[in-house]
Amino acid sequence: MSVVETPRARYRQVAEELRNAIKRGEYQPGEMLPSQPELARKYGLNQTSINRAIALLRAEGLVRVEHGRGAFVQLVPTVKRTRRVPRPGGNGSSFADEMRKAGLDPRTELVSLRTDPAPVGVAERLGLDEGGPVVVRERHMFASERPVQLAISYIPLTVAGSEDIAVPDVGPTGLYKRLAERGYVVTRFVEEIESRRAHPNEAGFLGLTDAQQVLEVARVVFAGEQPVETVVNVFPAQQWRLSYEWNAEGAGLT
Amino acid sequence: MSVVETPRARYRQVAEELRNAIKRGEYQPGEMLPSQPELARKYGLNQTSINRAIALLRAEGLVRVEHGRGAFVQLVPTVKRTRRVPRPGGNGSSFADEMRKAGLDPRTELVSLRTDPAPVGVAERLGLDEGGPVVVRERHMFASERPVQLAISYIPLTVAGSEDIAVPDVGPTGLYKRLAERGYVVTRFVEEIESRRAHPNEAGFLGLTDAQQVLEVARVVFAGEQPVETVVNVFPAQQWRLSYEWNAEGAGLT
DNA sequence: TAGTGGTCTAGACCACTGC
DNA sequence: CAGTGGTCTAGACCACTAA
Repeated sequence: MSVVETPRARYRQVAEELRNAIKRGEYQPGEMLPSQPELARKYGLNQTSINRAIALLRAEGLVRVEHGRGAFVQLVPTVKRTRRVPRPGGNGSSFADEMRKAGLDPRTELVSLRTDPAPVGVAERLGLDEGGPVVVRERHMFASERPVQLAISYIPLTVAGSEDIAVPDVGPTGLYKRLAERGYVVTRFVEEIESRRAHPNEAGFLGLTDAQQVLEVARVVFAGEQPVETVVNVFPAQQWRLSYEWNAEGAGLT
Repeated sequence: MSVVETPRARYRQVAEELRNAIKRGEYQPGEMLPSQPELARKYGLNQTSINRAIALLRAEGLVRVEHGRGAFVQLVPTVKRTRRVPRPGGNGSSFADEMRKAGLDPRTELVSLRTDPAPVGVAERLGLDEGGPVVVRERHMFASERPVQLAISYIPLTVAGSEDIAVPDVGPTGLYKRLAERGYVVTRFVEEIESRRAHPNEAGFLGLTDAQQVLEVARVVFAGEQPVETVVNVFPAQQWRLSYEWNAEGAGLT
């Protein structure tokens, strides 16, 4: 009934040793691990077993493998994302601000801006009929030129008026100001966090194996009872820490 | 440079087919998959390859393998955990309440109540010197007798006075009331969410492979500037959705 | 005991990279 | 081209479960 893996398996031991060597700094970030045949010789194992060991490290995000080149120690800068309620001073928590605070150089790339029929989940969150028109804004985010985040925003066309609501590219504050001008004053946020495997296209952009996990944060923005926007953010799970802060008001928690 | 796995590998295809069969309900939750030799025959593959395919499904949490018995389709009831700010009415979001709302039968088991020196991370969050005495309360949570969550609470002994602060076993509301009686009125919460591999002991209790991910939610509870409690919650990542809600106050987000 | 899953080998072949 | 990683086989042996 015990589901815990006995760590006696040789390939697990190898993974363990490599893991420790990396943590001790014997292999530096960016550096290449010894090749699989070489490790096989060193540990007296078959290449197949070595391959298995390295698969573990890949799934953990500790190592990044480039086919035909080698296995490289992954630099894993943990990034933090904070939501404060109420906000201490104005719009303190945009992506760009947080990256700069962490000493990283932020860049956002607008991948696509279009009007599309709403996919199922989105329609549901926005209270639309499936296929109802939504303005879709898709962005890729980089920190010091490393891809770190992916965001897709959906706004019902009836709320947005037109795609121009997001042109020229605006930060969220700008967007919500424009929504307010159209009579939709933002009053409430809901964020749902989910952990799942990366989709192939996400894995491609974020440089992950499809065995790796991402955090999906789906936010719905309300103006009164009316959902006016939903944003799906996708983060490599190993590289982020999400943080929420709020004040007590007769609180009780578990 | 493409890091996306080509899905041509036979073992990936097998995993894909089994995944679909499970989603179509061809294999029901709790049911056993065909044995590995049998699948090997069916797909014209070696058992080794089948084993690899099933390893993928394990890591996804879709299948639970019991050594010597077989591979069983895992029931994955997604559970939701919500934090509302401000709370709509009193203490609406305890573990027990949320489980009942989801139609599940909650049970909490007090595993251990003791006074210990504070571990590094805990001391840091509580603003203590490492090793400073803390009251440790460790709980296991079940939903309809399935282990679903794990919680360890740490309170500085100077704040708690004694272990009795948590005896008889109290819900959080009760705990915070007792803290208030001791002059610590809770005013602020911070929660940090992190995704990581399960530790062996966690994997044991939660019934996971150590390849599977958990969500760790570390909460710090403040009375003014004084941290009075920190709680570490651990959830099987695949089985939970975390949710946060708050009101806008001149908001701006990314 | 027979049936289940987990590991390992020795060797093969393929795919990709970079010279 | 040589060197890298990825997949697959045929067969072996081990560990665990249930009868």
